[in-house]
Amino acid sequence: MSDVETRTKILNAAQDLIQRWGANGMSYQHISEAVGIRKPSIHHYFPTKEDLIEELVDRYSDYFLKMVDQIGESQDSAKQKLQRYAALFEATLRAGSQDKACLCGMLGAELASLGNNSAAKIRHFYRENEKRLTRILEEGRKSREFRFEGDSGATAALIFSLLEGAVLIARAQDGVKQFRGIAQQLMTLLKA
Amino acid sequence: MSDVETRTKILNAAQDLIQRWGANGMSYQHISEAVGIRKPSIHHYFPTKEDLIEELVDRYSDYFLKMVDQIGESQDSAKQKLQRYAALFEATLRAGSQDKACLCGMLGAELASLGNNSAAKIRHFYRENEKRLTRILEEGRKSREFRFEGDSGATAALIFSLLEGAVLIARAQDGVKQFRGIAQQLMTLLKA
DNA sequence: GTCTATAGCGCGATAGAC
DNA sequence: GTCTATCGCGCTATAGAC
Repeated sequence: MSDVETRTKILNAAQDLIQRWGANGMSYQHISEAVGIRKPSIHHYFPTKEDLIEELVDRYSDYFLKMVDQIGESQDSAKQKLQRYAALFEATLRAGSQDKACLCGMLGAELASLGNNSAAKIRHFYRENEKRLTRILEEGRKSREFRFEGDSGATAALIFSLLEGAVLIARAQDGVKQFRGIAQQLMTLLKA
Repeated sequence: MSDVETRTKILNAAQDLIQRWGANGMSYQHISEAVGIRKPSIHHYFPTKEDLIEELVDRYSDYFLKMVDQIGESQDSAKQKLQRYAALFEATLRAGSQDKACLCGMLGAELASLGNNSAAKIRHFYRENEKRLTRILEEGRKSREFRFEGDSGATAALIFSLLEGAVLIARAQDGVKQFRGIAQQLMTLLKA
């Protein structure tokens, strides 16, 4: 097997484990079992657990923000853009057979036990999401698709916290069904 | 020291640790250092970690829901009630010197690694909060303090996920300041 | 009720053969 | 690049003296 394939398999397994169990609930042993490789071989690719988490956050952040950019640059209406943005979180929730949280939402909860580099990358993810959401909101306000009072930046922060929270809380209750109800109600509150 | 005092000190220390580090980041060793008691003495009060977490969730849930009930039964307007409800989360965030998450929000993220009893108690906490929020929202709608379309239950679920998420996310960014901005924007969206 | 001592395990990480 | 073997630590939990 090529380096790249094994590396990717390790990253995939680690991400899945963190999204379900958290970083402190994920171990090299668990990855080893999921990938079918011995524990020390993982250290060949990722010397320390912190190395692994940093690269995971980078990969996740790049991918997610790229999807958000695709939405932002599309010809969709602002309302459609926001719906597609919420759908990114819904897709995370129901990826695979088990409910998964957003990688950066989960790691945000465990932020205190992470290294400084990972923490900075997670903050970057939050900031960039809020920036892009702000743009969508302002566009929708201008086109009169959204009708809300107050600061669009604060509303973006609200929506981001809402979606991250909804994914975490929905896993304990009715899962995707509950998430959809909340996302729909969000659109209603924005008068979309 | 009386049994009750030591017991309470252990519970307080454990709660503080979980709210900052998560359940998987909290250990009997850490509690031991915070309380000034040896590790095995903690097992005298709480034989297993699962026992400890169960009692913690019970205590937290009882206390928090009692506060919510006080708000619900008060003579305040619905708008004031919702503001006071959000302030409960804000108070959690800035309790002590370090930013703390809601105990049940943090444990919700780690739900997969908890025992069934604890998980059930956490779900109960979520459900009861949403119930009480629904009542406040319906009251405010009737009095025309709130003006929103759609289901009040879905809006309650939205607000609860929002506040839980906001507490978790705010810890990584601007803390209380950010939380306040979001809470204020929520009131605006409800036209309160 | 609190202690010392320790069992037994899983963890992250390293050494070194192949 | 992957393996076996192993180190050293922190964890939950128990035994038993005081």
